[in-house]
Amino acid sequence: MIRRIPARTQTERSDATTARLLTAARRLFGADGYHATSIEAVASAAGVTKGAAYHHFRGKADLFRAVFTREQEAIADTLERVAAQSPDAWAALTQGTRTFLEHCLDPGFRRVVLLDGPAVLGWDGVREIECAHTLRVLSAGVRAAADAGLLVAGDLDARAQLVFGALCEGGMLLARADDPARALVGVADEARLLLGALRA
Amino acid sequence: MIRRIPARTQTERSDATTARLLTAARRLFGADGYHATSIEAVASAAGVTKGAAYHHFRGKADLFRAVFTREQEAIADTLERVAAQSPDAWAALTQGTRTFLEHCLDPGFRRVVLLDGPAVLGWDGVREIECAHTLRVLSAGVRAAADAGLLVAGDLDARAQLVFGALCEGGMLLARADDPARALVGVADEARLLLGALRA
DNA sequence: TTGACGGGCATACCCAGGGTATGTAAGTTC
DNA sequence: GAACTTACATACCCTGGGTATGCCCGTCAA
Repeated sequence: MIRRIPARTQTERSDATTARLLTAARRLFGADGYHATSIEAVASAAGVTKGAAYHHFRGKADLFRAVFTREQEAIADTLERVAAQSPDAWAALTQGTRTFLEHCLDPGFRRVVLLDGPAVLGWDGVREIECAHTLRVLSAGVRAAADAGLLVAGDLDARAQLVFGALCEGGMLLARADDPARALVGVADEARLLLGALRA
Repeated sequence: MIRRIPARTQTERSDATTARLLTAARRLFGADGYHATSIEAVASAAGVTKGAAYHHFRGKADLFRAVFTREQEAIADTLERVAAQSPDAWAALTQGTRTFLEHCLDPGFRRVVLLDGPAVLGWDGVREIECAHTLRVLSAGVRAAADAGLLVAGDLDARAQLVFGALCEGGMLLARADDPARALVGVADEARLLLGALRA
């Protein structure tokens, strides 16, 4: 009834199934939200059964955590590349905020990372993962700017966190707009204004 | 088995039951979160059965919405009082942020409003309610400051929203601290710094 | 006062869905 | 190639959201 995934070695089979589950989960969680997505639906979309899902993940929340982590890895990776291409620490910050806001145009990203993430994983759970990815890049950017003497003194970690909160809210905000692409410019302007507060 | 609520008139009975349900729901949602709280547990804590809960509320999400709205009313009320007592528009903003952060020290408030709210009601649902309460007060404060010529030009609504996002994140942040009362000062300082960005 | 009506609530039930126990085929190791 | 492990499928349990129904008691008209 279920088409078996062809693979010679076991690790190949395992990896392939895990990948398919993650892909399906990201699609369904992103489209319908955590609550409205059942494990069985994910498994079915991945071409396997619940048993397979529970073999690779401890439960629904664990599967979600994996999807969430992947999203974090992706955005952090993008941001790091943007920062590397920026001429200076300040440009890295401003361009990074714009890149993050653009990323928020993806409804799946918003749903998984901004809406369901905190409720499912708890704030500490989300923060732990974010600290290793998005927040790490942002903090590094803030610290680099501070080292360059561009920022006023203060609690840099708290500062990065507050800015991050503002950005997430901005991401949700522009998604609601009739013309998100145009709203992005306005929100990015306001965000840049806020960042300007931190300049020495 | 279930103690009946003594009340002569029907509206009295109805109001009393609704109030008890809301109180119990706020306690349980706040302590255990939306998902881990069952309707039956809420009803039981209120001294009634599921039937009563479903008589007064359309479902679990509707009950949660009522709790969420009450929280919004409470905080907006407090903020409005603080603003009224402030000598000028700028003091109202800075003192308001501090009051909001203090409010975030309540775990139930954080859980209901900041963590579960968006996931259960959706961002639009949350925003709709917030626009009528907390965000209304904040926007009014920002607009008052703008009218007084204290702020640089820009999209004031987007600005208020971004600041709000930063504050919510700050509220979660200081709750994690070993000494929240002391962390509050630091976060409030950073928030004030961000607000400073908006001064003309 | 009384009888019909409706609101307030309890009880009993349905069923979707998260989680578990167990069976089985295929890969792995000695 | 036999013992063992891994990667699943199948069958099942049970919590919990939601609904259908019936009873009790205010309410209101005659």
